[in-house]
Amino acid sequence: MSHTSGVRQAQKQKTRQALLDAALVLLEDQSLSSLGLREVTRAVGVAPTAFYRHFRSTADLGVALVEEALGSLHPMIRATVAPDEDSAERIARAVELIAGHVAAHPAHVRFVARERHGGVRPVRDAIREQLARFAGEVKDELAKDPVSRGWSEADLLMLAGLYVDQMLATASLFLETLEAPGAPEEERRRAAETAARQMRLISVGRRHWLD
Amino acid sequence: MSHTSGVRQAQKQKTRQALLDAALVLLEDQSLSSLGLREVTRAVGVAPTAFYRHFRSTADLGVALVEEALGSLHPMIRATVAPDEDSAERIARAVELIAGHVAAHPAHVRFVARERHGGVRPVRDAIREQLARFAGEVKDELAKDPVSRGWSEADLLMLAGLYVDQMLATASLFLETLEAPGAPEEERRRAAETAARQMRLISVGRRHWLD
DNA sequence: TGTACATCAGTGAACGCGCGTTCACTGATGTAC
DNA sequence: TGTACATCAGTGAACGCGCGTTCACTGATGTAC
Repeated sequence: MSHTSGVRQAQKQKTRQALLDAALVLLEDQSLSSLGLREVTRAVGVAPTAFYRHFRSTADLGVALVEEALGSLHPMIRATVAPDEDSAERIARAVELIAGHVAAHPAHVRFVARERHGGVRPVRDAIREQLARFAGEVKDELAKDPVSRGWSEADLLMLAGLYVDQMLATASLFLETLEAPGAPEEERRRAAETAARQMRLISVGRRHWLD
Repeated sequence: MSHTSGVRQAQKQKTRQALLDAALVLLEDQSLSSLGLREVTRAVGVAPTAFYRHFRSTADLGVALVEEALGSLHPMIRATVAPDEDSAERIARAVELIAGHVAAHPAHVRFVARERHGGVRPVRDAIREQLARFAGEVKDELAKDPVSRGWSEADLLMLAGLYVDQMLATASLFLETLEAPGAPEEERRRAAETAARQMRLISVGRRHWLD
């Protein structure tokens, strides 16, 4: 049996994480399909061949990045759409949560937005799978809400998909404000305002869906 | 003065178009940031150096592809959101129009979806500019509709942005059905159904926005 | 605790290959008279 | 219409460079007794 916490394992894990971190930085101004294995190892300071001890290819590394970027986000998503006394409050909270996440992890958000429709199939598939899980979880939360009384499964899933897309679009909008010219705080405020209005409109549509 | 219709100009135009067409094919399974100039010229059957007679770089070619993919779409967008007696009919028409466009120009749609958040700045900017124009035009059409009486400019633009994003998301959904496993016709039907429901929900939100 | 052997993360040299870009060129097309 | 010259889209050789992958290796860590 192999220990999972020996010095050797720890060091290996550290190098692996360094490769992921370096890749994420390099991916800020290029797509995964043009990321070179040698670029990544050079940035970390290890030999090119060390890469193969951790990943089969850059596509494989990309799949690991998807897990890193989205894997731990499920609790946050659930909280974002959980039923609330006050709908306006929930929307404000959701927008703030997204803004905070983008500010804290811009490179992860950019990676997901970029590779969702990117040129590397396994990575696209991994992102699609995670987003489908999000949609399923959002659907569960929506179903708990009294507002959803009488909704069909198909309608719940349709709305869940709309919410997930909208959250990603909002995250992507915040991302753009980070690299926009001019006053960033003003840009950010306007993005938050637009995002909140859009969610409000979807919310209104939801309340009157069965009219 | 230089003729614009001489044999020489016509031949040059033909080569340029061949480069654009070949690039679009190559971009079906990679991103622009990894597209090589030599790949493109090889596919066309001209010398690598011929590329420079038409484009400064592959990024430059990408900007030309954006114009080709979106430049002629403005009339279609306007028609899609133009006021209609029957809202259900307008939605069905819009979904069919999008489905038809994706079926007719899948590579162009994929290119835009992919490079909208891709690794090449000038191309991202060109796409953002085109989408902003779409949003402005959609806003104009929405403003004509009696349903929009009493709406602020900001709200109209917010809704226009939501529509543009939704159209792109729908196009992207149809695109996925083209490469999905299993019965493609069934997939397509379900995508159309989901897209129509989502547009319907936005439509409901719109009608009750000022309640 | 000490010893002998096994494991395996990271190394470094070597490979063949395709890349973007430069340069002087060619020869068909265009223009002036 | 014919001739002499200019233009310029496409050529082909050459360049230096970084790429992904292979291979046998080293030496620190882990394991058995």
